Amino acid sequence: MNITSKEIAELCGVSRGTVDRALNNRPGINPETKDKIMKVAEQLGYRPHFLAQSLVKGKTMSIGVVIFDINNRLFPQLIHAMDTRAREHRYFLYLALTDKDPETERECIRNLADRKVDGIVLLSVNKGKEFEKYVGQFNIPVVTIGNRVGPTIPYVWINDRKAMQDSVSFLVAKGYEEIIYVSPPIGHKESPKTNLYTMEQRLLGFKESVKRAKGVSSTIVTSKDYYAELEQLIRSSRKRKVILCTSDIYALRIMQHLKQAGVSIPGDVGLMGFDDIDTLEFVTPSLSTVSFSSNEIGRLAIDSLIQAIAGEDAEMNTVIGHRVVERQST
Amino acid sequence: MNITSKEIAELCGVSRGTVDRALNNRPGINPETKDKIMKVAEQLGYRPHFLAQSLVKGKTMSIGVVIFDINNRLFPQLIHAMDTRAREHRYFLYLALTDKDPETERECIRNLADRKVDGIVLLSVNKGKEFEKYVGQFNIPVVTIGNRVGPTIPYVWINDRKAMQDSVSFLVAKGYEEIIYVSPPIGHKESPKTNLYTMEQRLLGFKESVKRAKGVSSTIVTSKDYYAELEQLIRSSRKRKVILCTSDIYALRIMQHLKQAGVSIPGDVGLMGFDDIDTLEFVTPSLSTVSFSSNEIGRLAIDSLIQAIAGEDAEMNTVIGHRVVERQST
DNA sequence: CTGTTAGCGCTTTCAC
DNA sequence: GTGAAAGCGCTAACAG
Repeated sequence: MNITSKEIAELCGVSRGTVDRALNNRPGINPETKDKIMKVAEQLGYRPHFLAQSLVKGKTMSIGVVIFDINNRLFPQLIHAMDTRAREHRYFLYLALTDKDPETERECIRNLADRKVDGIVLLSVNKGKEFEKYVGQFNIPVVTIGNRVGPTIPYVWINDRKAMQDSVSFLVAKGYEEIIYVSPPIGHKESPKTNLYTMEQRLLGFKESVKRAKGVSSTIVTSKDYYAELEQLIRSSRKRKVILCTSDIYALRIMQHLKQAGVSIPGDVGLMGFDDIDTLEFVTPSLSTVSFSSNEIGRLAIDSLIQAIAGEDAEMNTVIGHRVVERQST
Repeated sequence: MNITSKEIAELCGVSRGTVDRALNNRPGINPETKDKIMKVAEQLGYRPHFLAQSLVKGKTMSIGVVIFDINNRLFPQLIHAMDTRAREHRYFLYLALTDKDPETERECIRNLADRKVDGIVLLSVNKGKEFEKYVGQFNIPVVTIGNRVGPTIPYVWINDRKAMQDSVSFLVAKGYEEIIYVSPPIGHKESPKTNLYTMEQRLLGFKESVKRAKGVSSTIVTSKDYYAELEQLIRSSRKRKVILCTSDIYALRIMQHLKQAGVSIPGDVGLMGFDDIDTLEFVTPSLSTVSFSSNEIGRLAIDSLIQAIAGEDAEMNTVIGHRVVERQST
């Protein structure tokens, strides 16, 4: 249906080799011949057949993006950043959303490998040595974001642990005496095999800094049904209290709940989130949180991946900055 | 690097034709031969080379998704729905975000055509006969969502016009006497060539129903800087007023603004949005709006497209339901 | 400078 | 039932 290099060759009375030399301006061709070929190609609207090209070159100029969490508000920005960056390098993105299902995730990775993507950006629910090996078997460069998978796979993200430490420092400096840390279970199908790297790092950071902080007590709430527990905690003592959440989403839910219960924020209790999702623009009181650039993460992930694809060894650990943002809720 | 059907053939002492018959269970092969081939293939972890397959079959099992608006909150759900549905049919999605740039959009469509995607889902900023022709030239099935491009291209969406009429009816029934319709310009690079189909439809619906409604006055605000205009309008008369927005985002911005200005909602003025984005979960007072399922749109868009790919002629006009949702803000 | 040949990995047609 | 050969559209290596 479409015009081929063979047809151009025939029309110009030359061989396909020559046509190829013209089209891909390779050396060793008479300028006049080249001119003529180019003109004919132009006129006929010739476009090289991408698949044929990929097949012979062993490069598809495609990158697979495998992400488990669509609800995460980082998602749009992240995708946007990656897409833009990738296209700047003439790559296209294959998208695969795994809905937090480990099996789907593996399947997607395999399918992308079948499609010979040049590289994969992975935000995974799977973890462990065995999975690391699984990912490795395809001999395709992979870059992870969010959840680390293993030491052999490049990783781009913030330092969650440090970020949570900074949050605690901030709250302590504000004079809070008790910190209620809210970190509910996340996935639909939680299991010991679920990759919760970022959440673990944040928790780690919290525990460390709370231990160091003199005179600050803390409680960790992990139940799925955290409202009830919170209400009790809030009334339990006279200390100045703050609720610190591992994610803005929880903070917002809690905010709604407390408002309805007539609890004043930050008067009766402080509230702080994490991620600085753009929804925050619309809530009152405005929410203190930890901010970082998903744009930057997306861009750097693609950059690292392209580097790896080029055969250069990529940075194993790219850490981008974060900052505690003080707003009305604390 | 990877095992090929040729190698399997050699190992089994048969021809590639026979291997092919076994692998794709085509008829005309001795069960025993087949068994043996399958076992060897299994053992060696044989996976067919997708590109080679695509090249010869002329099908890539890929769908391009070209979307201009990443900020639109429908985006994640829409993408998610399409991705899921596509993968159910063994298709993968190529994603291309165009940032509302008409040139980028065209470029992306062309590139996807080069990559021989089997079909394209399009939410476009371009419009007009010429663009319709541009899209048509590639001989690739296309399904549009949101903005209609032309009568020759299938379209999946809600009936915006009717939805806006329903909104007005709802507000009139609630006793509002003046409706302030807020429909600011949208794109970065607005131009007469920008496709604003949905917005036009909504406006059309508004005008029609306001004309029909006796004793209801209306104002249409389209300036970029709508706050100032609104404040004046709100104080202008004694009538019961409501602000009707073409999108939840505007409604939320206005809500923030009015709150700060000490205007009570719905006491001093009613407020209504459109789209029912999930951010609404977190705002007080809760926002009345028009709701519809982006999931359904995504799923149906993919279904239509796959139908078109299969050569059946797809439904030109798939309309999904909407409903007015009454909440606290009116 | 240009043509020829071989090959990427798979499918398909036609003999045997 | 099975094998041989041709072809998808392109690139690359080697002659001439």
